[in-house]
Amino acid sequence: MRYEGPVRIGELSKATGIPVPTIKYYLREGLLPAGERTHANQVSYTAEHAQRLRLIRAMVQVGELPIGTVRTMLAEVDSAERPTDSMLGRLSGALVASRSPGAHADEQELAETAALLQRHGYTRTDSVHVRMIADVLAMLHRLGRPELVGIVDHYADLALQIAETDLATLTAIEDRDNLAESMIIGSVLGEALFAALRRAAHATVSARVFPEDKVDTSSAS
Amino acid sequence: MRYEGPVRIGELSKATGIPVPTIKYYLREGLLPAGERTHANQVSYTAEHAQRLRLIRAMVQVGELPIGTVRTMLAEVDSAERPTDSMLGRLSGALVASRSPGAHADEQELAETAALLQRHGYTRTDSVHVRMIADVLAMLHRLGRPELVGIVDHYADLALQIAETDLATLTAIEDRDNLAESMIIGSVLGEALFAALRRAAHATVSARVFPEDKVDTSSAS
DNA sequence: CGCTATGGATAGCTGCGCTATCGATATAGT
DNA sequence: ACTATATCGATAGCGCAGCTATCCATAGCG
Repeated sequence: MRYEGPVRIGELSKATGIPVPTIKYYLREGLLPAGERTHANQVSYTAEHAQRLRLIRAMVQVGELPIGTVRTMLAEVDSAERPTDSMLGRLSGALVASRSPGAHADEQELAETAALLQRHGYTRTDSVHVRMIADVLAMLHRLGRPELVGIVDHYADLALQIAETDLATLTAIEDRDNLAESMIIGSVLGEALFAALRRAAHATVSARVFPEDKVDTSSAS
Repeated sequence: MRYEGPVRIGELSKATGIPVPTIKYYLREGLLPAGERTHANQVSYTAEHAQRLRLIRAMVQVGELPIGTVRTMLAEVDSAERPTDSMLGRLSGALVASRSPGAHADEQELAETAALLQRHGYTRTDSVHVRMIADVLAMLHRLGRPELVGIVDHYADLALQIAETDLATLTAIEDRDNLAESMIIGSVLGEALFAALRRAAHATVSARVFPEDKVDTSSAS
């Protein structure tokens, strides 16, 4: 194979499909670590930079995360030499922080939500997550749909199963170095993946439940 | 009970906490139907307008949907006289449309995804949903994590269970008039609710899976 | 030696979700 | 009745986020 000189920003751009100005922007924002400077005015990047760029794009485009959240999560995996329990906790905490609250549950609703989660086997009833869940439940009440709150019981059990699956997949990964990155990918893409599957499942199940409807194979673009 | 005059925009604002200019904006954007005009220059609103406003806020703040998607979904429930299977399909189609693709799966990946879904019991392998799922899987490959693709099998089964729960809850609702609205609420808030539960579950399960500070790093490079 | 690409800095642009202002009415309070 | 406040509808503007474009001195490349 031919010798390749230092990888510069243009090749990074070609390899990832991301425009050069955008890569510069990510560098400025601290999402992409600076490359190794070969001369006073030249920098060379590595394959890891390309990988990091793909990860950023996945988080931004699929996960729809704001830049600040992406930075927080990436800083997390960069700072820790070794992925731990608390790291996954901090990652999902950053994820939750990127979602706007909307309705604010009061203290009682918060306590009830925490109790509900504990009943379902949740041990880490971290404030951020409980708050988010309680806020959604409070919103259901505000919308005059208290009967929909009941779904949380079934959801809670299924979410635990999902998490079991995710963790089993993560621990099966040999490459411990990239485990932290896999945590991000699993969290962010997994969320998008499950949401899409849930929507598809709604279509399938509702076709069974609403029999009066003749099936309209909507292949609308 | 005291007689109350026509409800005007100010009272709507007080009842919902939404600023008057924002309500005017939603009117302009066609999210909120126009009120009944009492005089050439006066309009009166109803309690349904307040409810609609709360729904809009839930979709925008909790669901983080763009205004255009909110309009599409609300137009759907307004146009149909009776909620049907295809209506839920169109609603979730609009939801999916609000998410950016990112990576584009090719034809083969699309077909494989459709086959996978059918294997799991999905009958309505609508193009939009399959496309979205295939795109996420393609992104996993691009990120060099093909082993994470395996989670889709378990996710697919659990998503069907979620959908069963959702539809059971929906069909248990007495009030058929507001069923369409409940579909939106269930779709949008349900998605946010489950995502939050999943993150909370990650914290709980990872506490079990990662023995406290005892991760073996002996083979770290 | 000229051409393109690069690095680094700074400024600008686009789209979205609101806000603010305005003038002509309408209603409310006294 | 009369003044103060609110409303309607239209139009313009603001603030933020995520890029994108421009500049210029320097580096590499043939």
